[in-house]
Amino acid sequence: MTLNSAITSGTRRSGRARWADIADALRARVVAGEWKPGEAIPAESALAAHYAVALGTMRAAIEPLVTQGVLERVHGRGTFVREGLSGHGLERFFRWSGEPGRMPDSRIRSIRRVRADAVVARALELRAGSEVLRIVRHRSLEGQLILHETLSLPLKKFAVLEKQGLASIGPLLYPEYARVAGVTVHRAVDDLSFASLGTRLGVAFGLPATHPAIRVERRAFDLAGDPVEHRITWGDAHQFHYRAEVR
Amino acid sequence: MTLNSAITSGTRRSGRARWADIADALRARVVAGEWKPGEAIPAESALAAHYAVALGTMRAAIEPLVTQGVLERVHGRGTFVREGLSGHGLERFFRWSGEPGRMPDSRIRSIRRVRADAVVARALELRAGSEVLRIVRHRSLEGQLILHETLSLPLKKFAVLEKQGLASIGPLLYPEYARVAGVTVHRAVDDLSFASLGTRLGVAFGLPATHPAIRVERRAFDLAGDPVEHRITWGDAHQFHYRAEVR
DNA sequence: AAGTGGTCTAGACCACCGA
DNA sequence: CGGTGGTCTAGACCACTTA
Repeated sequence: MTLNSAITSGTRRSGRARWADIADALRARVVAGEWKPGEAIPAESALAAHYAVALGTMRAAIEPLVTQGVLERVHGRGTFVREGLSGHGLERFFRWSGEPGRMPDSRIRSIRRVRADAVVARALELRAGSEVLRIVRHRSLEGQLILHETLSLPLKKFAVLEKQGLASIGPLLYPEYARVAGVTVHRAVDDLSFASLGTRLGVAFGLPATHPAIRVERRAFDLAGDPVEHRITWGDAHQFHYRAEVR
Repeated sequence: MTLNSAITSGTRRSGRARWADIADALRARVVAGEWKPGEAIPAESALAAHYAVALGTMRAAIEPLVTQGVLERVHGRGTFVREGLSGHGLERFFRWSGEPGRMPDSRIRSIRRVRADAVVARALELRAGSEVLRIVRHRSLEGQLILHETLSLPLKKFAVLEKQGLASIGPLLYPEYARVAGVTVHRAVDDLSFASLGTRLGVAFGLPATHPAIRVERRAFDLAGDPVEHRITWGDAHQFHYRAEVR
């Protein structure tokens, strides 16, 4: 071994890069709640000293977490734990006749406790028959139903929501999850498909049962990667629009 | 100014970071065709010497081009200009009854020269009435039409394709563009919406004119950012499926 | 063995923010 | 002003690929 190798240069014990190990450690600390969403983590220099690495290595460790949306750098202020999903509501799959900026209003139709069917149990990683909180929600524009949503939430994390009055729940659900239940939604997967509304939903929309519809099935996850929401959203297929960019 | 400042440390004349300027310069050289797709660019050390910066700075300049998909790093071999779009065909929006791995076969129905309508002219940034190459293509599985495609290509870049026989065009178009016309597709934007097939397409699919369909309108761009293809693809809505991930 | 990209260091200065 | 992230340097060693 050369004279300087252990002093000046990186010496990797394992096959893993040091920055990758530190990135994992940081992620774990965020997941463990050591720093809450919205809070700043220690300065890069402090972290570098703590992990006994150079600044550049520390920055390399932070970078993937920024890319993954866990952390957010703000020049001159600090590095912060992100608050959660932003601006990716299911409205983005649909366009309304009016101005694109208009957001539909939200009305909770019911909140009740039900036993999860096989699909929901699988999505939420629960045993079939476990109890979940079932929320039905209508989103409308000028009195016309636009989106029909059926949500299932694991009772374990959302028990407090059941006791909460319906009126006190705001139009944006995820901030509400954070405020009331302390759950941060960090990632979601949407599966889109096509079907007819069917009789039940047809009545709700005031459209024929044969009317074409787009169905969006969403699974949402928290920072730890645990599923925290299953949601099925229906909307008029004629108002469907989505832009996908590929590279 | 401190003694060492101009020697050891970065001195930025403009407000722009040096790595950003070099990134732009590299991109321009790729676009200009100095290194062709599939070829390697000079080694990081050589480029660093050429631009008179440290290795770290040179790597920082290369990074965004890798992220944008212009370049591709291969450890131990070099840094290469990417060949183009890979594995993002429009089939990804649909699922067939059989195994998911099955690719539909491709048949060119017609290639002819037409005048661009307003939509196509706008998409390809041509004057309305300019001539384009119009290709109609069927993609089928077991004799059943699955996707109906109407492509419009700017004649200026694709004139050679017109003289080419229909039989010699392979199932994957983009490699064919590169081989025959020297056009590399680097980025594409897909706009999805819903509509009925209509009489003309209904006949092609062997379905009623009222049958629900998903319509995908694609604009494809080359490395320089110029539009090189406009494509409208139709498929059975019942076979539509798409997964979108949000973070 | 030679050449390439990947990791890491120690230290300097720059740009931005808030008290 | 002091603290934060952002840029940059010069140089060493590590890991992978090819010949």
